[in-house]
Amino acid sequence: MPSADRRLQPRRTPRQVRAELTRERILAAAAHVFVEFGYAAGTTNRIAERARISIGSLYQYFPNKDAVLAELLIRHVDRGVWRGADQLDLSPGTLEQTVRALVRDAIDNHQDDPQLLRIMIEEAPLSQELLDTIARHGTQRVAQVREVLAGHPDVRVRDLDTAAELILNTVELNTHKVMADPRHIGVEALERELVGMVTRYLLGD
Amino acid sequence: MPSADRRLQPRRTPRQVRAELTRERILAAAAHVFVEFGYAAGTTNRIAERARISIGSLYQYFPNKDAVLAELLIRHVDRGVWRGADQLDLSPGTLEQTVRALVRDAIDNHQDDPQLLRIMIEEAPLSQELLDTIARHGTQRVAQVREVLAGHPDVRVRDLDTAAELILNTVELNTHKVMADPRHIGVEALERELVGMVTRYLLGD
DNA sequence: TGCTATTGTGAGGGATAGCTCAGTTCTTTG
DNA sequence: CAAAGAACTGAGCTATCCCTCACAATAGCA
Repeated sequence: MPSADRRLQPRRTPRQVRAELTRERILAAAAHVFVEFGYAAGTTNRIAERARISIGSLYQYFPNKDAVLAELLIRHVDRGVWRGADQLDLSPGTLEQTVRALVRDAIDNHQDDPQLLRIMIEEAPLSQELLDTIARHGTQRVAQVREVLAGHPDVRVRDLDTAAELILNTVELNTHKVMADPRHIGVEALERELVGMVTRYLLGD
Repeated sequence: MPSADRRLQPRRTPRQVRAELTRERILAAAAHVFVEFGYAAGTTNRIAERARISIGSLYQYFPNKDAVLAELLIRHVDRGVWRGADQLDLSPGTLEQTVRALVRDAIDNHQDDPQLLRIMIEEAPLSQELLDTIARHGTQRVAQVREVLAGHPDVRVRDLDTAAELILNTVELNTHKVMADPRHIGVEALERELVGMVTRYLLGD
C-alpha cells in the first residue's frame, strides 16, 4: 500500500459547488501566501486566514501542507508540455523559427507567476513521487526537443542528446531568471538574443 | 542602528586557538548537515551534534541559525570573483580562449560542493543584507565580463550589457545544473559545448 | 418543515525547533 | 599555584507550527 499516495490525496471529495469553491479559494490563497512568505513561513493557518476559511476546512480537502503545494505544482507541470511541437516546419532554412517557437513556449510558461514557480521548485520539500513526476516530464521534454532537432536538416551538432539538454536548460533557466527579475533584460531582448544564440549554436560552424 | 547587522554578528570573538577551531568545526559540520538534511531539517542541534560540541557553544559564535549559513555563503561568494580576467589575451582570434577561461572559472567555482551551494541559494531564507551583498557581487561580475567583451575586437553583438548578462547567466546556470546532477552531461562535454555556443554567439553573424 | 449529508469552525494537543542560562572545565597569566 | 576569565556544557524554556476533533451551520430533499 503506497502510503505516499494517501499523503497527497484529499480526504474528502467535494460534492456541492461551495465545496469546490472552497478548494479553489484555498489553492489561490496558498499561491499568494507562498509567494509572499516562502514555503516554510507560509503556514497553513496563514493560508486559511487569507482564504477566509477556518484551518479545519483546509484539512478537509488537503491531508497536509505538502499536498497543497503538490496540487499547485502538478497543475503547473501538466500545463508545461511543449504543445505544437509536432506541427513545426522542418524544411531547410526554418531553424530560427523552430527555435523561436521553443523560446516563446518557455516564456509563456512563465507568464502566470514566476515567483510561485520559483518557490515551488526551489523551496518546497518535494516528495519522491512528485520529484519523479517532474523528472519524467523533464526527460520527456528533452526527448521531444531531441526529435525535433533530429528531424531538422539544418542542425549540425556532434551530439543531439547533449545539445537538446543544453539548449533546453539554457532557454528555461535564462527565461526563469529574467522573468523573476526583468530589471536588466526585457522580454523582447531575451527572446531575440536567446533565439540568436541557440540558432547559431545548432547551425554549427 | 542596523539590527540586521547584529543579527549576523557573532556574539563573542574567539581569543584562544581552540575557540577558532570550534568555530571552524561548526561551519564544517553545518556544511555537511545542510547538504544531508537541507536547510529546514538541518537543525542547530544536529549541527552541534555533528561538530561534537554542545548546542550552547554554537550560540557563542553565531547569534542564530541564519548566521551560520550566512557565513558559509559569504565565504563562497568572496571566493567567486573572476580572477585572472585582467591577464587575458585580447588580440583578434582569441575569443574562444577568453570564453573558455570564463567557463572554466564557473566550473571551478562549483568544484568544491555544488550541493551546498544549491541549498544555500535555493533553500535558505536569505536576509536582505545578504541578498544585497550577493546582488552587488553579481553586477560586479557582469560589469567585469562586459569590460572584457568591450575590449575584445572579435565581439559583435548589438548590446554589450545584455550579452554580458546573458552569457554569464547561461554559463553559470548550466554549470550549476550539470554539476548538481552530472548524469546526462559530463564536465568535458559541458565545457566544450558551452564554449562553442557562447563563442559563436559573441562572434555575431 | 423536518431529516440527513455535507460543509465549515477554531480552540487546543502534540511535536519540534531555536535558543538561553546557570554552572562546569580549561587556559592564561602574574 | 591560584585567580580570572575564556570556552564549553546540556537540560529545558518558549515559541510556533501542523493538524485533530467535537461541534455548529448550511444545503439538498421528501
